Amino acid sequence: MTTDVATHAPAKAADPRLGSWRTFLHAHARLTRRLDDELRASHGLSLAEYDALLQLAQAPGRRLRMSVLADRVLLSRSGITRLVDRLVADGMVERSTCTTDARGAEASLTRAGLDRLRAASTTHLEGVRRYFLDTIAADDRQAMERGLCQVMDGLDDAAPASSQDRADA
Amino acid sequence: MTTDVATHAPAKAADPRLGSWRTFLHAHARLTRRLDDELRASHGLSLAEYDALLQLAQAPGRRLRMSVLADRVLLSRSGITRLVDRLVADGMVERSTCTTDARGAEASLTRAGLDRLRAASTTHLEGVRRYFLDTIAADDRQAMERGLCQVMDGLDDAAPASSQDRADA
DNA sequence: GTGCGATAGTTGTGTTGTCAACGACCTTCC
DNA sequence: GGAAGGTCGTTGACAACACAACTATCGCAC
Repeated sequence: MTTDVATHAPAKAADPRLGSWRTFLHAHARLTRRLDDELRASHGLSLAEYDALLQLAQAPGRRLRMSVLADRVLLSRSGITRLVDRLVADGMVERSTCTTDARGAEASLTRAGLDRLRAASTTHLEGVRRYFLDTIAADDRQAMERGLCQVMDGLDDAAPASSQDRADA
Repeated sequence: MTTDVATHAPAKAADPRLGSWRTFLHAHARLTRRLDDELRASHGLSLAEYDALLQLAQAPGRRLRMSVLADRVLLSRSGITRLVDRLVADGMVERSTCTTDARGAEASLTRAGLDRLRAASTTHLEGVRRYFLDTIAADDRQAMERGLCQVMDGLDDAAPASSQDRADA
């Protein structure tokens, strides 16, 4: 019944595929830590902040509803509020109320934010290429992407009931 | 020179491989969130706590030096102190000073901790299999593992100078 | 054996995230 | 047109982590 835990008794053989899972976790942890460190050191931006600026820059009009931004940056609604707070305090983003829906707020990229992003993107993309894209063989990378897309599809299917939030999309 | 950022000008074509990177980040975020939620809901354990218990269970004598545990669970030294604090408070782990090195502390798994781990492992491993191992084709999974191992090797090589801590393995 | 740099773990403090509760607003249906 | 119920974003309270500073101990040169 127990599966992986070392038992004093004979001990069941663990699923040999579990090494892949551990590799996945470790690679992600170390990779994001390294990239985050580099980005902070050279441009004073966290990975999440960089990502938010990037999403805004790519959006039409360089502006996005808070909730849309939250989804793209993988943050909760309250998390995006606070992230945008910081970016506004640093002059990289401006907040405005949505014209078509008075409940809503929009974040828009300022000139300073765009400049900051441009500068940072050089460093960041170089890191992503060096540590990730250029390191993995092309077909391995494609296999990985294929596999992980299926993982995400699987997560969508087995939607966890409904918590009003972040359930799908 | 700018690479990915949407420019008003012609806009450089972004590296097409960048989608793989984003997929990697999203898959990890959603996967760990799902597994963490499930583990908390069914057994009141976080992923980090589960991992710590597992590492202890697999260690000889079911005990480990704090710093070794920190490395395996991918936590800082202070992070592991506090995590073990919580586990001790819950009676799953005991702390003892190391006999051979009076500076050192050891964490050892209690009977209750082992039982808790065993119960949780059923749930957790089922999740890992369902969402990850069984979802990805075997050869894709192996390709991914191969690629990510190379990523980690690459990170080791380009060691970030030296910060005394967590630099290598 | 004594002094000194390195190492182990803990603690104070700050950062960044979550969840639950809230107010403001939209929508729909009567 | 006005109540009922949903959605949007913010806030308060809190959890979990990192870093830096600290204490205690080790190991070694001398």
